[in-house]
Amino acid sequence: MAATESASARNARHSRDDVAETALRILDEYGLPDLTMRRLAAALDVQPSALYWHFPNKQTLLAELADRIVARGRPEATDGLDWVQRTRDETAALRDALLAYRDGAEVVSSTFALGLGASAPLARLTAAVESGGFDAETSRRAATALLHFILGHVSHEQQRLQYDSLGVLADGATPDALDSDGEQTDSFAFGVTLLVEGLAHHRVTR
Amino acid sequence: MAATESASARNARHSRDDVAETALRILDEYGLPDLTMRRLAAALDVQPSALYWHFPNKQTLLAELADRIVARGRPEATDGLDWVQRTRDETAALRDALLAYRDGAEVVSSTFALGLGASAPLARLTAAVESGGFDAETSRRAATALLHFILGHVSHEQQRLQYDSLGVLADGATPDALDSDGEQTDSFAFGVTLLVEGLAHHRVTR
DNA sequence: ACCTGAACACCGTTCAAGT
DNA sequence: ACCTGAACACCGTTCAAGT
Repeated sequence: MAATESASARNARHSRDDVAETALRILDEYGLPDLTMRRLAAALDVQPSALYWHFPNKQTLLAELADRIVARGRPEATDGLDWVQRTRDETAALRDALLAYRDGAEVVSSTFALGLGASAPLARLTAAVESGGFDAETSRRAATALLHFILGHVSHEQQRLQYDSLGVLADGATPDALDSDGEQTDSFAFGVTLLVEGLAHHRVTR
Repeated sequence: MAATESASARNARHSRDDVAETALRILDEYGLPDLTMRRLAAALDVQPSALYWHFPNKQTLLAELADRIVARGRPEATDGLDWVQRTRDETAALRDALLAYRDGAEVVSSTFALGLGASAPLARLTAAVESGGFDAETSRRAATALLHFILGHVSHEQQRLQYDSLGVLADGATPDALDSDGEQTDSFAFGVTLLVEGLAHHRVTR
């Protein structure tokens, strides 16, 4: 609870890295709506204006956070695997990375939509698909489809986590009793399967 | 340019419908970031507090806008078509509906994530898939995957439109020269194809 | 190299009171 | 039934100046 202040330096002079790490902590503890420049400044014992020496604006800060969130989304081993397994591993690793920070998917998808940060996951997914022998254009499109599905699914998932914990879930948000954590994972895997099998079939019929 | 004021009533007394329609006009003309409660009130020649008689908060207003945007997303004829064509038609109609309003995809996806509005497109997509003989759970999951892809793709597309018109496109946002309008449509169709073919193949192997 | 102080131009929301 | 007036508690960003 008091971690936000106690873990940060008491008397100014911060690096760009300090600022980003503190922002990530606020994001994870309080969520994206509470990650304001003023609140971040307070956590660093600094005036809001000081942040603008490190980052030109909030959007750039968020892009940096997106890059950091996504940086840990790498599968353990990729060599020796066929393209299907490689692609599955990449999607699972990315999902885990997004889930590791509160509102992680929203941060990444908002900066991805602007073409700012988070280009790493698209590159990794594209490479995984391309390893199956698909041409560059097809691979990029398939990777984009995978990425949109992942971001949409995990955003949805994290919003529900938040609203569940607040006890303010809207009517019909959880239509049946099957929506446990396991069901979420299966639902995620199912979407990935559709895209991957669609891609495999796409090659066969062409 | 002067349309925002001239088209709205000059002397107060508005209905909930007036408020929503004026909000849609501001959204379409100036975009989501400029759709503020204060600005909406000004366009209606009313104090900001007056809006809270019609809607309990901004989130509810946005959910109403999402429902209206999505309401026009219905294909011309659905009967006599096989499930593949029906599903394709639904996705195309939804895409068109989202593109009809500036930032339409963002409005819909933000309220969809909260489980608030925009349940109609999920229902329509689920029905289209279900017409192929898939069980309810499979259909709902496939429809969710389609919806995530559509919302992600169109959000991306609309952000680019906005940044293009501002001339502030980030480096690498348009990797090659192929990103014309036609390429966007093809890229959209490709993603839908992957999901639909994946679904068809999923039944065959089970 | 990094921060302060002070300001500018905004936000969403509440609530008593008016007609 | 629908709106005003006034306030509360905030925002992101700029910029001259300090050390």
